Amino acid sequence: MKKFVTIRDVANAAGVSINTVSRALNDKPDVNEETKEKVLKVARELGYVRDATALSLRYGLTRVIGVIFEDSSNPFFSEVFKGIEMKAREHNFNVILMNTEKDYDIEEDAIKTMISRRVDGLIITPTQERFEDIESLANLNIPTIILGVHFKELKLPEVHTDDVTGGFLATDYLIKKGRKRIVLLNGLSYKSVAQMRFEGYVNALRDNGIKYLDELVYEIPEGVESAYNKTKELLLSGLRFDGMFCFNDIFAIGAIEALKEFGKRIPEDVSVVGYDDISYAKYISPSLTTVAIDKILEGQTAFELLLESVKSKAKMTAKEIVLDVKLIERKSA
Amino acid sequence: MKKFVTIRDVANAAGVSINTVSRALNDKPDVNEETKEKVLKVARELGYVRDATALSLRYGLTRVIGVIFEDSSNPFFSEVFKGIEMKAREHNFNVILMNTEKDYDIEEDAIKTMISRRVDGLIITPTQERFEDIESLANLNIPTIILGVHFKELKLPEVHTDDVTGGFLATDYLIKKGRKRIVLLNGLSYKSVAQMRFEGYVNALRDNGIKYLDELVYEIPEGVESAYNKTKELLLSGLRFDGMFCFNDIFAIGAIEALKEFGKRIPEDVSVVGYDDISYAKYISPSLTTVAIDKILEGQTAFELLLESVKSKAKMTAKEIVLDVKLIERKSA
DNA sequence: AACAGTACCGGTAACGTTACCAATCACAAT
DNA sequence: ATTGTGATTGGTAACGTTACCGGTACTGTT
Repeated sequence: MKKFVTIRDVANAAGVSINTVSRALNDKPDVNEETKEKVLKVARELGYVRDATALSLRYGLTRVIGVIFEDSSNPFFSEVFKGIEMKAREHNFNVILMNTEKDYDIEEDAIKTMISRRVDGLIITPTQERFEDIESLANLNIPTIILGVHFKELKLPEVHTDDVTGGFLATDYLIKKGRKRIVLLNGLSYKSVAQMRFEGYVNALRDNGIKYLDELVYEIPEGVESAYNKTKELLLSGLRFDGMFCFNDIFAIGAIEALKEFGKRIPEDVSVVGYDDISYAKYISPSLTTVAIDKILEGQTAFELLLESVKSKAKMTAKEIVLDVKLIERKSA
Repeated sequence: MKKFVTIRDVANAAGVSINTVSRALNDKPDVNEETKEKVLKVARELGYVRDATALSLRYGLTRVIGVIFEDSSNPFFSEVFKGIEMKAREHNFNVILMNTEKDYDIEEDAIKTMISRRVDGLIITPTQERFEDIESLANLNIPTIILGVHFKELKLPEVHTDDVTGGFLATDYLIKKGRKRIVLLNGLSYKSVAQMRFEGYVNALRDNGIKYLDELVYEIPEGVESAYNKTKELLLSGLRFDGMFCFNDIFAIGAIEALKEFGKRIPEDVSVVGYDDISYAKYISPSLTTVAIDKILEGQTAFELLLESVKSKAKMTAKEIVLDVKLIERKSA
């Protein structure tokens, strides 16, 4: 039923061999100008479209890259993806996108699928729980970029943001605004990103001569609810604090929700700084002071680095591209 | 350099023919149990992974579907995509995602690419400017689902939400809250979605005996800024209004921003209702009353309808699946 | 001993494409 | 007339896989 026009159909219709059609179509030499025009005309009339699956088999190259995210509906990832897709299109690549839902087994499966699809390269944000699946990619020498995460254990190219500086900027800013007891609402500590932001937090305290207190640092799982609940718990416990540095804007939104519920004024009673600068950060109330990262750029950079790796015949090596971050001052701190 | 283990490598290593390997791998009969186990063992040791590109060529089926959106970073689309990807994975399909950036030429190009990739099916949200490109899909009889849009001109399966009812619910709610002069901040009218919401708006006014006024209805392009600017313009012009029904939550966010800037209290001075219930709708201030649609479900439904079309050998026919909407009451109205 | 039936295995073609080589032809140079 | 040269064309194999068919060897039945 679904039936496509092949090079053979064109050849028959034009009364030449498939070789001549191929040459005409690919603008190769060794084909008479008249013949060529005739072939192109026939091809157009018949609605011929080159079969990419055949080319993939022929050349062992698919011009497809795989992207594996935790959750592509997360506004952070969806913007990064946009950057990737943009650059990919520019270079005539297509992108297969898969979600892991933060599940290692699904991640492993997704990687197998990508290998089976013979993608020319892969951009992945690993769950960081385990990493044998990613090692298998390295062994097969499938060009791979680790995105948004620093992976000590693997010698692979990485693109991520300067989160130590990000953590520093946020904390330092809060301190400069006179805050002394700053809660860090961090992500789970097995994540390198959480570790880096923590490091920035500690650095800022040290540089400003403020004592680090364990009772102000919390690690919570992803999600608005999670941050909302933890903040509520802290408020109920009677913990004193006048500043909050949140692992991401989603956490900040949850925290602000809870703070408001307890009648805390923001930023007067508690100043809040987020991270990521998701597009809604400026529209929540109060508008969110946050550490901005250029997500589109991060995606574009990842693709370009991947392309480099795809083109080069060399073995992959560790390479770290660290993107700048900057603090966006708004009303919440 | 990038070199995969083929069925032939496995055959050599196991000392059998490629046919036997194929049978063993595919759990086909006519292969001795011992041989089979040996083959499977060798395949495992060698790290054999089936080459999907070869299968695609062999069977003329790729188990890949294409998704073409205006902008996958839009939270509406990114959630719909999640629903699609979820169901696709369940059925061992993969998804290629492309963005058109609302440009007809890019859309046309994306469709060509998808045809060239020999996708088994396509889910698309057309720009609605023109539609010859989509007709070409219909002619090739590539299973296609139109998503989120009603396309009078084409006889293709569609999945969208009940936007006439949505428009009615929003407007009726504002009226019931005592609002008399309700601005409709609509999307551009060539879009079927905008037409439908407009229809709902008009119906609600009529049913409540309120006169329709042209001076309260505006059509603006996408984007927060767009809504922010138009609202500011209306306020500066001195137009009186006590309610706003916004085409989507993004518009509502922009409108609220402008209203606040002019010292309008929400909902006391102006009540605002949005559309889509994007995940941040509840966290902006005041939390947004909006018409909710189940975006994940919309994606899942689209995939399932597509799958039906892929499996059936019949020609595609018009078929409309209309999903329910509901009003979510929060603080902005 | 002869035959049929069955279990197992391998050879080949095909999917659509292009690279490589060989063939043909016209024409010019010897 | 012969040879060489260049322009143009076609034949074939190969990418990895599986369907189809044909073969071999063993079993059991007569």
